Amino acid sequence: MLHEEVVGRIRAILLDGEIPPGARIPERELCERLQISRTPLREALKVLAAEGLVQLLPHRGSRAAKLTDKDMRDLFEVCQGLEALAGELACERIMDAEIAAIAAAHADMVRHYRERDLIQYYRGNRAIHEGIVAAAGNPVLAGLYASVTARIRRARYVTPMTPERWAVAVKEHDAILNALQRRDGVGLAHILRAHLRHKREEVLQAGFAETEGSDLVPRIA
Amino acid sequence: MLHEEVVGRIRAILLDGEIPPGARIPERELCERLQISRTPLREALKVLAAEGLVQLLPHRGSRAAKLTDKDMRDLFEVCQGLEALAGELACERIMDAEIAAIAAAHADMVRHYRERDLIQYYRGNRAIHEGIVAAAGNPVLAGLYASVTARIRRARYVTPMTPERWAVAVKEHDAILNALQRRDGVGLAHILRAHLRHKREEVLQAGFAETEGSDLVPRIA
DNA sequence: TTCTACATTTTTGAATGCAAAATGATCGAT
DNA sequence: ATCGATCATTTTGCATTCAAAAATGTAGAA
Repeated sequence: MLHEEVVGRIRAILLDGEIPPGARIPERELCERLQISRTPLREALKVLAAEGLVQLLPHRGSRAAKLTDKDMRDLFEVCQGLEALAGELACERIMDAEIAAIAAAHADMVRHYRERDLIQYYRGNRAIHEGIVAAAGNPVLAGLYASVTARIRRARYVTPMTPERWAVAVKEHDAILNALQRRDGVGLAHILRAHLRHKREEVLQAGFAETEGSDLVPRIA
Repeated sequence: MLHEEVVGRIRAILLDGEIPPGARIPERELCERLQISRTPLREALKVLAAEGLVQLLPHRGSRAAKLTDKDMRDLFEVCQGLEALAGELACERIMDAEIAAIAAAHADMVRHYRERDLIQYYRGNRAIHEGIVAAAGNPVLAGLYASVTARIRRARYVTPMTPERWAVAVKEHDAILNALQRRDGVGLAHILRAHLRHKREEVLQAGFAETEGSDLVPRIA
């Protein structure tokens, strides 16, 4: 198994929440599961630590990173900036075919919204945002975006939505597609920022905070 | 020696250009120099590869990353976005003391400009930009900024400047400080973007391209 | 009983050793 | 002489091993 594959598989395990935030990462177990020895596993963990998905404690092993409210706010803030930038660049560079693809994803997403299928809705949602980033034609940007969204993914695509909020989100997406089709970079950037700001409020209000200190504050009987 | 220290030292070696872009990274030599074995060295190289400073070729070792013109353009583009975001956030959050510190760095920089001391000028320049990013109060943003600037640092702080261009840059910095003092986030974002756009043109025009293919295209006698 | 000091076990972090792959060197053929 | 093939050497990637640090468990004293 190639190095990048090891990193990818552990990343998937973390993103799936199979190892919950704050939990110790069982080296031995992962070694058996991936059929590799500790050396390549530890290399992967160091890389994931650099990405912010894993927290290394010297002589105390590694844990799945736990995000505080502040972390989440910071990540959303940066994500807003990156998406806004991507939107502006995409409007300058996007090809008609790419717009068509995003429009298709949008239609899909709206259909899933009508069917109230949250999982599929989120899938389409993600395809749109990633499509815009891809259309920006900037691999560096795409890389940072991937790294930031990976860290907030659980929050972003797991938070439940009120019917009102969901309707607003769909409306915002209409505006996003519209701005993209008009290649209105500045407008798109603004809409994306607002869209993510709303999402952030939602997530934080839902009290996603992974810092319940459950293993720090002893439970009182 | 701690893991992070190893990463830091190798990063420094790369940023200093001691191992030039495209050159093979001599594992054995670095091991002796840092007095460590291959295991921690290789862990560090994988981390630096994730950061984009090192290029790993499976079964062919690692090389110091070589930036194409496109890479450089992409990096500057993202850097613009990050600094603009930092500027906006900084204007919302910066404390008077921080503004004072940046104003001091600005004064320093202007003095070095008058003395035509490019090295010291760049140092002050960097302090200002980093000060703004720090004032944004977003560690995630600061981290990405550090990673992106590390990759373009050699270009950014090595390119020679024409007297005209230098004067313009200083003027732009006056505007930057002014916007910051007025806490004009939108204005600051615009100035920073323009400032970096100019810098990028400069760097690219200087033909910084690290892709001269000097080891690919044989020299014809 | 509870707290502390000590011994044991486990786990971490790093060095070494080994197999596979790539590089290059030598030799033969054209 | 040049090109290609085969073999030796080097280098890479990983498994294993070893030492040190931390966690755990136990026994003894207050």
